[in-house]
Amino acid sequence: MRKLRPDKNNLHPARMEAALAKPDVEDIAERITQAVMEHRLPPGIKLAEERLASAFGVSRTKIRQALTMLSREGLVKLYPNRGAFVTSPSVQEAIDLFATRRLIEPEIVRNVIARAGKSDLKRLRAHLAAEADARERGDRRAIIKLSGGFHMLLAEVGGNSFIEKLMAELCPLTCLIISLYDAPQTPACPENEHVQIVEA
Amino acid sequence: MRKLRPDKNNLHPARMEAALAKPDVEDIAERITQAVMEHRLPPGIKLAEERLASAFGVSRTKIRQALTMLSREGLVKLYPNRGAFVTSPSVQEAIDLFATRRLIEPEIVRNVIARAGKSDLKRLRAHLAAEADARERGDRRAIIKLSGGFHMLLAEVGGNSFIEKLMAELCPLTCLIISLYDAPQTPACPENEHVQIVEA
DNA sequence: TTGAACTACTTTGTATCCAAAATAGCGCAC
DNA sequence: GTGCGCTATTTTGGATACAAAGTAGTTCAA
Repeated sequence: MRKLRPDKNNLHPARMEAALAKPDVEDIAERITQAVMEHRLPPGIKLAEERLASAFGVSRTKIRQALTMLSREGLVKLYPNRGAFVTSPSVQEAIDLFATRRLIEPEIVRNVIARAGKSDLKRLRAHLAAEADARERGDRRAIIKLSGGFHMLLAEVGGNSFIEKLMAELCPLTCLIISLYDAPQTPACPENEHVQIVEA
Repeated sequence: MRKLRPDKNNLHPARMEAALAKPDVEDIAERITQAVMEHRLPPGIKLAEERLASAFGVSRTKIRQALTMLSREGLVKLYPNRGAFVTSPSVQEAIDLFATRRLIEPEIVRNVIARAGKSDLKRLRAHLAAEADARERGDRRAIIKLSGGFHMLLAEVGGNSFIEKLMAELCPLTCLIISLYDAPQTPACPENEHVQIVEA
């Protein structure tokens, strides 16, 4: 099987800079998503193309592609001739989102219990350790990132690619909803560790 | 509230032609999706940009946007420097897809039962009538379109926008899987009518 | 002071252009 | 005849340029 795209994940650090100099469309979408999850881009903010283009050091062409992708995911909304804005979920959307998560997360956990091998459990535990550590240090940004990451990791171990993809869309939106309707810091789910003890 | 985008759905027929002359990106993505669902674009086929551009009468720019959208939805796969291809789902993906549908469709039905009003039921029944009619006439293309459309309609009436969006992605993929692994004409779900009798 | 209208500027939408990669076609050796 | 390697052509990737739409800023009138 041919290697279809160069893998940027395991590059020598010295090469990293060059890789970051030419981020591809997915990288850009990913970084915007991260920024939203870390509340650096609040709901409703405008994402001007030129601004992003110079920020990422690319032309508007790639930015537009990234925004098109993100709009299809629902993280940004495109208004013709007016530009792209970070989605500002309505109350109804918040309700729908949590209903959807209530539907799929138990399924994920069921799948994890059924499928998880030793290495999976190891990864989960490692993640929880990192999360506890971040909580200890009070590193707010790391906490947010790791908390979302835990759900994503569960979805990955669950093994259903569609559910995983859905979770990848719902997680950032959850962050937006929290910042909109639930300003005080919510300790999303501290008791998930139990789940693992169950399976272990 | 300002009107943000011209609504092409209720145009005078005489204007329709002009509207079709300049299809926007969503239209293009929609039409490609339809073509996949009607098995006019088989799994694995290459979607050359220039070819689509001349077919739709637009430049490659819009086609590329449409393709990036569809790739994010999972209906097409993009291989760098090689182009876009209609997704050819693996066996694992087929399994995942049906597992996901088994998870969300009962939820949809529950929501429909809980929420459906009179006008919703009317629409559902009208749809079933159209479907029965197409089956009567043996209009294969109409059957496929209406069959998928019924599930979409259910999802819409169900009222959860995320589940609706997910169904909009899973439906075309289901068509691909059927054409790949299940060649003989499968009468997907003839007994759904019962569902409605239940609620009525 | 407020509001409407006009103008200047900014930003988006789309096509076109050029470079880089991949594919196909051909010739040559074995 | 088959397979390898080279060149020519096609196709994609990405930036640029220009037109169209929107936004803001200013002036003038009520």
